[in-house]
Amino acid sequence: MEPEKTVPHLGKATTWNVNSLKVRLPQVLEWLSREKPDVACLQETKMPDAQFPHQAFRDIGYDAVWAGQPTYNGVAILSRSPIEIPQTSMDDHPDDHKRFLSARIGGVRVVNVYVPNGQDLDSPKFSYKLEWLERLARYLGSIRSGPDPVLLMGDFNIVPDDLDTWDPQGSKDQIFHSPPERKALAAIFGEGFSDLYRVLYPDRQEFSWWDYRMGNFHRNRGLRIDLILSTPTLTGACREVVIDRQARKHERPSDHVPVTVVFSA
DNA sequence: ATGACTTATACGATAAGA
Repeated sequence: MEPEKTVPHLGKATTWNVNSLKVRLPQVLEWLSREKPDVACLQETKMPDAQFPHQAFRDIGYDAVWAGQPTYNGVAILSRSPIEIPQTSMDDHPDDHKRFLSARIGGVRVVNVYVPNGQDLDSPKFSYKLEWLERLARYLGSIRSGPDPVLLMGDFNIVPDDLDTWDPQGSKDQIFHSPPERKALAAIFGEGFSDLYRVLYPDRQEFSWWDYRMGNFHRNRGLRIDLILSTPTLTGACREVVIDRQARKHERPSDHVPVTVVFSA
């Protein structure tokens, strides 16, 4: 008789680029206490590891793993249930930028990414972005054959489709919208991952980021770049994806809002 | 309009974000 398979389960998982965890900590604590996701992936913590506020998260029922650095980047995974087998790198190449963190939680391989911005198509940072995405696709291909379903979430800094930008004409072939970036995202879809928001809502337009300048939030001039992807088992169990626009109305908000997926029991 | 806002670093101005 075969051993009974552990049923993977995550009820609710959130991704949020907080744009400085130091500044945003009170908002993050308040949001987590209210919404109670089982897992939360944070990006742009912008703090060295020694300053990570582990105890503040413990106090509200979350354990954490983190990979930070001063000033830039930085990622963390928070969880209400035990965090197993954390990985701070997607391959053997050392990475100066802390943009990747993964852990096994509830029988699911959770992957948190802060994809490089890229700046402009002719910038060296753009080449770095594409190379980083190629490495990510290879990593995803390698874990896809493993036993655990994969939940991939984070700030992708790519607009998947024209429906996901406020200005499809003006942004054509520009950074975040360019064919090479969309091709890199397509390679991840090619590894069996689905964009859960788009699977559930094929025609809906909501944004997860708005520029601080020009009253862009008030005018709803934004982008959907904070994505939740998963392999087929989890995709089939996905019931709802919520982009919490309200969080952008807070005093001193992040320019990104939390995006949450709810899975069926 | 190479802007506009916010952050870190450091205490003024610059780099970076998206």
